[in-house]
Amino acid sequence: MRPTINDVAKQAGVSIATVSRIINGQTGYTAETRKKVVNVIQEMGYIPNAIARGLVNKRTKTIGVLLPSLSSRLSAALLKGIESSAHQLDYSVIICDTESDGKRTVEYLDVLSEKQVDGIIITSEWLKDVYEEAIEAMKIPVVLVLTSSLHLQVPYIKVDDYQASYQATKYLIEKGHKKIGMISGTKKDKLAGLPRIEGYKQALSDNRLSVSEDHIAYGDFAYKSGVRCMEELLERSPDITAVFAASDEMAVGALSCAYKRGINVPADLSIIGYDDTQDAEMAIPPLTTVHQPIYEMGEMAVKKLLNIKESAESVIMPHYIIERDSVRKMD
Amino acid sequence: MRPTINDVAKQAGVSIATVSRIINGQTGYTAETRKKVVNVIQEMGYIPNAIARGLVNKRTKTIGVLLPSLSSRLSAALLKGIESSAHQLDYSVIICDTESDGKRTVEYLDVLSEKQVDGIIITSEWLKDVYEEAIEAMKIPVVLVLTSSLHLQVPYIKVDDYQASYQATKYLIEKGHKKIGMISGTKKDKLAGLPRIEGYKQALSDNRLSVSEDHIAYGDFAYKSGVRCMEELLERSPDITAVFAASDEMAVGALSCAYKRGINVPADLSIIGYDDTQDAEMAIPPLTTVHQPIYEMGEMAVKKLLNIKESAESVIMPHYIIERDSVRKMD
DNA sequence: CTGAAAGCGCTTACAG
DNA sequence: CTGAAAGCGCTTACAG
Repeated sequence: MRPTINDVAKQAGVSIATVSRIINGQTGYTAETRKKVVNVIQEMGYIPNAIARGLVNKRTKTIGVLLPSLSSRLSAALLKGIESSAHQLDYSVIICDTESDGKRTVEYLDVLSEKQVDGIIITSEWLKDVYEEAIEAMKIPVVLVLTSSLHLQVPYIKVDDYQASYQATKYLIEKGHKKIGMISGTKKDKLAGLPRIEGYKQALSDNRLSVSEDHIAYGDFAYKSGVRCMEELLERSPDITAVFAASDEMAVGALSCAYKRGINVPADLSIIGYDDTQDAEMAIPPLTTVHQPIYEMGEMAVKKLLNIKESAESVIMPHYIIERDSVRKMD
Repeated sequence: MRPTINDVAKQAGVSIATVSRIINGQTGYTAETRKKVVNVIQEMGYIPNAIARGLVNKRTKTIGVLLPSLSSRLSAALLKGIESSAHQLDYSVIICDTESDGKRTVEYLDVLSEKQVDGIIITSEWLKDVYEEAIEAMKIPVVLVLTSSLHLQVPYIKVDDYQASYQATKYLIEKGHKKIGMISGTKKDKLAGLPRIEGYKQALSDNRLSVSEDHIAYGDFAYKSGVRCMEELLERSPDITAVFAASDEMAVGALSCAYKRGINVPADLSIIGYDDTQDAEMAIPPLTTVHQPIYEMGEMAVKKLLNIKESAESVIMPHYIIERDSVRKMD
């Protein structure tokens, strides 16, 4: 058995109240008793029980994070920002891989609630009505990252997807491209999906380029859907000279598809991605993409959740295009 | 305030003992009282407090995972396997990004200990003596993944790195390559580093090929070090026709370096990786690599940790070479 | 079948 | 400066 506060109190010949004060750095003891107690703690290898503490303090110093997919680099970068910031503030993080599954999401919300987490970060997931109810019922602070909520009064941290997408498309137009395809996320996703499509379309029509559904293929943000979408696009509209992909992973999928077919990027086809994860840096050729400050958003999410410094208001983070080698200027 | 077991007991007109029995599915109550209590629970939206439970049960239903780097695909895949398996068994997982830093590692070990986790999984990190002491002192079940320990009597789950590396090198030899370079992890890593170098050297000398330190470059398993190492190799030994990289990320780095220099893979240079993460699949060209069953190792780690089914013994997992398009047969 | 009570390991007024 | 005691929200013998 691990020693408890009782054991050290007994051993040191003081009360547990005194031990408690000492380990919590409060006042109310002589240097001498402090020394005595600290020694006993060392000797016995006493470690306070955070569970017991949590019960009385009503704070567990842990937060939960809901992610739609643990394995993407987007999630990983976000998670790294969250974990780093949490650790710095002395919080632990419990991860929940929802796999974009409704049932799992609700299960996790319950578990986190039972485990009395001090807050929950929900990432990149379009919130269904069911979750929204569950979230309201929990009465636990929540912040959203890479997503937002229509009904819920909850702070979110994200980029302006519409604007970012508009600019990515405009970038291609300025490079002289006129037939521009888009590899989109799913239409149903009203947050990461729809606005990016709208931004793309608007940029096109603002520049008097024709908007055609034939130029849009619908994926799910993951690699495989990227290669499939590129194939569809090539089939339906072989005349396109550039493609805007709504995620780096899909952009890399497009790259793979092009490579397989002997299409040279950027000579024959230009591709711009979205996210600026490490996938973009590692791609061949290195991918020009829309940078989202993902790691920073993760950090900010926990600060906001724990009310450190920042206000409880939502924030739109800055984005920008980072130029690498996957887009060519047309002559 | 959230309702407690006291509130529902009062409301239902029974004792908290009865409520406890009912929510824990024990016996000792009539169907009628059960119904009454369940109704009250529904009405009040009562959720049991896992912290209070943990205090009395001495089980928190949560495990901790130490990772050297949250952002690699290797960690992500492992984590996904761990999380999936844990969730299935009704456990939560706390993540700890050690960043390969000793101080952080010790901090995390302390925190996990305080939070009374039921077990700890330590991944891909060469264990220093300090940690080993800390681990022994904790008296919490531990299992190692992708690593092992010289002193500690703790089960581990990994591949035979020496063998795998030997076979990867042999594979290149069988394809007709005679000048084979290696991009290694750090020499200091006695587990993921050294054995892979040894396997490579042994395969070479078993096939009467010369072993030269000039043919080895030392990275740190990450992408950037892969490109740097490839550059070094090209400089030192421009005559090599094939490279074995000790991680997929470094292999992709090598690919990038080759691309930048106009060296065609596999026509001019063959590359084989290690891990078989999604990086290998997404690479251009798709990367031939040594497959480690990473996700499965994650799953197995939690089962072993929680003593479900498997024994407490270490296990060497099978590996194999998965052929894609980055290695050419020499004529 | 059911409840009173002790106890899990802490923190925190309160009293001295 | 220090300690006895209550209480956090549960579970679990024990008694009836």
